[in-house]
Amino acid sequence: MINITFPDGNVRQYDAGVTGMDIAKSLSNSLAKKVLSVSVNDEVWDSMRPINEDAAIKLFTWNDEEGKNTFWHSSAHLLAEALQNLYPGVKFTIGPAIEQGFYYDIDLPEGKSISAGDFPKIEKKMLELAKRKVTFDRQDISKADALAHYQNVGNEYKQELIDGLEDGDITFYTQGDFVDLCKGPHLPHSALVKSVKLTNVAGAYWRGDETRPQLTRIYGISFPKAALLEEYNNFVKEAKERDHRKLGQQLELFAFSDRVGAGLPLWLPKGTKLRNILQDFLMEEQRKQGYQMVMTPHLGKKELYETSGHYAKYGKDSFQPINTPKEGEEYLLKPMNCPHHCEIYKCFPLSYRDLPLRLAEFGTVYRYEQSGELNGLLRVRGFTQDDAHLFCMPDQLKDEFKAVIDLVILVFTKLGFTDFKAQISLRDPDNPGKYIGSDENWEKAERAIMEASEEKGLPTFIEYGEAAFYGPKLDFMVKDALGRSWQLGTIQVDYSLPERFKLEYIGADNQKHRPVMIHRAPFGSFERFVAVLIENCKGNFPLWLAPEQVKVLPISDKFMDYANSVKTQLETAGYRVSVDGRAEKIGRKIRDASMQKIPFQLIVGEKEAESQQVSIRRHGEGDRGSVPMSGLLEQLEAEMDGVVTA
RNA sequence: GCCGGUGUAGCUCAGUUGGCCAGAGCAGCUGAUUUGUAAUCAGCGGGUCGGCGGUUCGAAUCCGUCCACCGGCUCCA
Repeated sequence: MINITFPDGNVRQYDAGVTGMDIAKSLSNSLAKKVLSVSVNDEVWDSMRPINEDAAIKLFTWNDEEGKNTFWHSSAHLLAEALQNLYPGVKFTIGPAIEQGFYYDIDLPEGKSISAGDFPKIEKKMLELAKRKVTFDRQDISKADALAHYQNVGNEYKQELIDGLEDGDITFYTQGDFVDLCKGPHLPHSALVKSVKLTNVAGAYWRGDETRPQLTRIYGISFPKAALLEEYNNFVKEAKERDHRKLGQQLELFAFSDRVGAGLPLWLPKGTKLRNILQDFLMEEQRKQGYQMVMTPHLGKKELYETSGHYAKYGKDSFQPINTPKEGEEYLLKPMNCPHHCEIYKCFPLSYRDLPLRLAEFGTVYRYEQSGELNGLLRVRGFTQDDAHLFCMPDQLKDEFKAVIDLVILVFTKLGFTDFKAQISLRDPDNPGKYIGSDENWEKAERAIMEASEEKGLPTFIEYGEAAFYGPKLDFMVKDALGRSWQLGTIQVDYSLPERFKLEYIGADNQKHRPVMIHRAPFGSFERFVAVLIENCKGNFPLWLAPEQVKVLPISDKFMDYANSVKTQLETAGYRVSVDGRAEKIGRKIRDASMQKIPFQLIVGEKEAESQQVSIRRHGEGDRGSVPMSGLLEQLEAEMDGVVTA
């Protein structure tokens, strides 16, 4: 007999060799039907795998992340089996579960390709295979046998994977006729997979390395109930409606032009309004915290970037130098504002009494992004950062850093980004050549970030290899409508640039010292921030941000005078307001204002004009009834502090 | 940059296997309508079918190439 400990601390005895599924059945049959996998001492296992020793177990269903992972991983195997059927000669590589579904990377036989048009037949085959209700059988296999198997079938990818595994730690899984190198775990049987949708097909390099073969990656998602697929389809539809590219066009916020160039956004009047309001908001917060605004040009001499290290690092992959026609000097579009700000620092004879020096600029930078990378406002080639550089003494670093964390969180909270993730971006330990600066300085910088975050009680996670080339970062990540994570706010500690630019201040000891630098941008860039903001609020901006806050809709042109007087009163009170004076019916005016997502629509006709009232229609809510101007101003006032909601 | 897909009027989209002057709705313009909580009616204008080259008696449709966009990969100062 062995002791099985449950999550609630209860212990029960079972025969050795009992499976997770047996245990589930002993608790309840209805539970057993839902179990997808189990964890045994915190390791996720097949529910059909025998447990031979005392263990703590948890049962996972569709409601657990582990359960979903198991479900999707098994679905990936069904996808592979279907492809093996339909595309003889296909080579399999890896097929993991991901956040939303799964994928399988395959190498198709010469001359074959798969496109979305092939999905229906693959999906059909997968469901057919699932219905057989076969089990996923686990089998230990020696390294030699595993290699022999894949030499036999001629799959060099699996051989390479096996090369990296320990003998005695290798397992195959078999379902039906399909055998795959896999550490599991898998579902109790295939028929749990009730609906399948392949979502897209893409190229993916083997092992993520662009010098290696490009494989075909097929993405999919699957569900234990058909109704859940419906839900997923609705989510996808909803995401399309939130897409900032669609809303940006519909609400006339920004545009792109082939003639201007890819990745170079044009901000239309309404988008510019929105952006300027965001800028004013941040400028005011920064003023309160002792920042000073500066301005610098959009380009600088090549030597500037040689000093900063940018040129050596990115010069050849960037927009190429611009030459002066007579002197032949080389200038580069600026990829970052920091070199310019370092030069501003040097304009002053600074003492320790002057620090921290906080220089802020809404600086437009230009970076060459590969054509395939461009994406609406999320990834562009010219963008404006809400940049600032804080120059401080080493012992001021942590307090400054913490104040910036507060500022970023203030901004995010105000704009409704509540489910951001704070990522500590460190060096790639396998690729030290990517970075500048001494190990000692990197360690100091990394420690400063971790300590400041911890003292702020900020929950963080670490990503290696995501640091900037000159220093580690604390990045604030927010998801777009499709669930993709984007870096918005960022705070970076930098010991290198002050050294490279030989920045100094006079200390209390009358000696020269080197300052430390913090790079920070709470929004990151206006472009990306606005993109994510649009998707988060679906274009329904809070009143203080709405490019057009109020639209007055007269019932007919008899009431134009009154409508205009309402407009004037609101303008005097500082609101952005216009009148729809077209010879259209009121229903039409409401519709058009609603399509433009105007927060306050004021209907004025005979009744309102006589009683000096307005009939309020709040977008997203409906008719609020008639109130006098004072009542309207109260309602507007009450919403001006509101945060973004969707 | 790589893989796959897409590109027809300002917007959303039709255009069967290549074949009459390339269509619709919305938007726009003109006129009529003076309107009460999500589309008033009528008339009119608008497109080198993404660009260039080719195949063909004939190309929006087939082929090549370039550009842009979409989804990924790689990259990301």
